[in-house]
Formats: sequence, C-alpha cells, structure tokens
Amino acid sequence: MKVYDELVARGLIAQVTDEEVIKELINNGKATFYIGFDPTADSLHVGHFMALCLMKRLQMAGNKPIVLIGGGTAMIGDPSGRTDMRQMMTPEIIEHNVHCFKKQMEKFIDFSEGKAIIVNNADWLLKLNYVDLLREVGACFSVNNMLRAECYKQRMEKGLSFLEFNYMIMQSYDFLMLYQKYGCTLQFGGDDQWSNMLGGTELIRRKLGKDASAMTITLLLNSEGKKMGKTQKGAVWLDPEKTTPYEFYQYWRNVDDADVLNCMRLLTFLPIEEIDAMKDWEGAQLNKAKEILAYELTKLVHSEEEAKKAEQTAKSIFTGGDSENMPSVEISLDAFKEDVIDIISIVHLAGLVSSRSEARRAIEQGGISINGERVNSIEEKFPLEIFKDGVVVKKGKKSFKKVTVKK
RNA sequence: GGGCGGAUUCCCGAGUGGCCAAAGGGGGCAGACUGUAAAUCUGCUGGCACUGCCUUCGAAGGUUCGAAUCCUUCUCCGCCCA
Repeated sequence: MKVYDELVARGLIAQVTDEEVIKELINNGKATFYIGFDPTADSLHVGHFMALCLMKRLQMAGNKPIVLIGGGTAMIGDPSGRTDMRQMMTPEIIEHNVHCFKKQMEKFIDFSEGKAIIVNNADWLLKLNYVDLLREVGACFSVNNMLRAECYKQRMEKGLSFLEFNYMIMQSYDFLMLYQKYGCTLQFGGDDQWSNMLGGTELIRRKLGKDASAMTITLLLNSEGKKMGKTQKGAVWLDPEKTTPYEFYQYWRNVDDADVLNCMRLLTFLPIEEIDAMKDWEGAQLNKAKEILAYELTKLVHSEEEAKKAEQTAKSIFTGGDSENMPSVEISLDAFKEDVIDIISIVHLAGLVSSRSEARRAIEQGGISINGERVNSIEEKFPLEIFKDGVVVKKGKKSFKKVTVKK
C-alpha cells in the first residue's frame, strides 16, 4: 500500500486542497513538506505527536520533512480554536520552549544527512519591517475573506485583537519563505489550521504564480467529539518529567471502548490489517486491545523498556501485590511524631491529594487503603517501622504511591 | 471619542447589605456495580490547628457594626453610536 492510501485507510486525512497532486507527490517520495509547531509550552503533547507520526510516515516513504518551529509566530499567538486570547509569552520563555521542542523531536525524526531539517520562523519574522511587509504581502489578503475564515468567525463575538488577526498572515508568510528557500510545496497541520494554511497557498499563488498544496490531519477526538489527550491536570505531555511513562500508559489504558481502534489507527504504526482484525473484539478482549494500545504508544514515545515497566507496574498494581516500578515518594522523618504518623499526613505527603482537607474526605469516604487494607478512620496512625520496606498507599482504584522514609 | 452592559469558586451560571464558603448544572474525586471501559445510583467538591478560624466574588481604595452586593478610581471584555 502506498503512503497516501495508508493515510486514507487510517483516517488520518481531514482536508486536502488537491488530492491528486498531493497523492502523486508523496507517493513518489519526492515531496518537501513542512509542519509548523508553535512553542507554546516546554513540552510537546499528543496533538504534536500525531503530526510527528505523519511526518515520520512520510519520511519513511522518502519525502523530506521540514520542521518549522514557530519562535516568531509564538510571539503573536494563534487564535484558531480558541475562545479567548492566549497569554502573551516573553521571548525568554519562547526561546526555552523552542529548545525543549527541538530535543524531543530529535527522538522521532531522523535529521541526519539532511533527511530532514529544522528551522525557526523567528529567523525571518522578527526581522520584518512593518511597512515593507504591508506592501509586500498586505495586498494579497482580503480582510473580507479572512473574517469569513472559521477561526476568526468564532472569535467575532468574544473579541479578537489585531495582534491575533495577523497570525494568519505570519503563517502564510512562512509557507512563502519555505517555498522559496527550500522548494517546499506542501504544508500539513492540524485541522484547525486549515484556513491559515489556505492563506499560505493563496499567497504563493498570488506572489509567485505557483501552486502549493495543503492537507490537514484529523483531530484526535473521542466518541463524544471531545479532544483527546487532555486530563483534568492538563495535557498528556510527551516529556517524562511532566507526564510520567506510567501516567502516559494509564491514559491510553483507560480510553473509552469506543475509541480504542480509532486511537490505534491514528497513533500507532501497527499494520492496518492487524488493527482491522480487532474490530469485533469486545469485553475482556477489547480490554486486551487497550493494553496493546497503551504499550505501543508508550514504546513509541518513551522506549520499549519504559513501556514494559509501565505495563508491569500496572499489572502488579491491579492484580494486587507490590511492584518495584510503582511511583514512589519519600517522606521526611520529621513527619513522624514519636515514631508514628497519622493517616491524613501520609496521604497528603504522598502527593495523592492536594490538601489535607481532601485527604480527610478521601479517608472518610473509604477511598484510602494502606498495604491493601482500607483505612476506616482519620484518627488512624501508623508506626515508623512499617515504612522500612515501603508502604503502598492507595487512593481509589487507580492512584498509588509507594511511601518510604527518607534516611 | 460618546452611550450602555458585563467580570462570581475548575467551567457555565444564580446571588443586588447580615440567613454567603456563596443556589443550580457541568467537570472532578470517592463509594456501589464492572472489564483499570461506558451507563446508573450515592456521597464529597476553597484552605486550616474542622462544632471554630482564615482566604475568596476583575484590582485598589472608601461607606457601614457588617460588603460578592453600595460609592470612587482603575484594568479587561461585549454591544450600540461616531
């Protein structure tokens, strides 16, 4: 199966400007394409991961990826898909984020021997002169059309600043630059980028009289139409410091029944036939599919070793028993009074709750257990010696910490 | 530039002098049921030294025994007019 058909079969493609052109280009492995990533945080998340996977697929088919880091566009802030303005970021923070992005990307994309390149749009955007820019590209944009674009339309009620309104122009300018400098004729991106991307193809056509194409990737939505890759605590990050491999594994282990196969198709490199074979799975077997999904993704993002560890930890925790790889925490000896510690302090210090009040509630509702035994009262106390080999503190069904005492 | 309206807890949204840590819903957490899923039912959902105290209703001042609520100034946003 050729790359393009593979993308179609997996349901990765949302919109294309010209199917025949794009298909031809990427199937022959001759394309130079780019995907932009704005450094809005110090780690990539799942949405970026999908784009990187696409990039990798295309690279494996012989195409040349350009990773565009939006050090310049991040100074403006993309209003697409947002209901309010982004917090303005300082140049220092942006620079730090650019650095973090680069490091993470090198794990996925092969940059050796010019097989891929990485550029930062700060290199050209920050130098632009206002009047020059207006004269150069301003005439190529119709405000009427821009206002009709979905990403701005949504903001007409809530308010849209001129700063953000210019985002589309900056992104379009990027495409023009990359077209001229590297012969980049394709842009890919998230589906919310569609209008920004069309701005680029339009600009290239008007300025150079050349054709360029754009294609968007399906947004990763769950069966209820909500964006995936988010938890109560925020995004599911690829940085192990921000989302541990175990937490990452658990996120995918717990996806809704209805979403398992879709996630597999969109996010893993498992052969499509193998995934299709699972479509009749249900009950315990479907549960098994979630294990595969979680394992595969953890392996891709972290490593095979981390994936195995996470799987092992999960298995031993959920089937009872101890685990070496369980998330653990050390508490200070100071927390003990006369060699005993109260249960509220344990739960709080283990980091399972954010306040003592919350710890109290969890205990009162029977949600806390120590070494597998439910704690029935907030008055309970535990002696220092049982912490020697570590104590497993469990909150609810899924939160665990192994607690030891710092020497 | 002028006029009007708005900013409440994680989110939406009630509250227009004390009965307000603030209705209701959503979300989240916990319990029961399960397959580490969904649905359903129950409880909880600012913090702490928890029959009490402290902090919170855009920000800062003020009036009052007492302010989310009244007054002043400021910031941000929406609508209408120019």
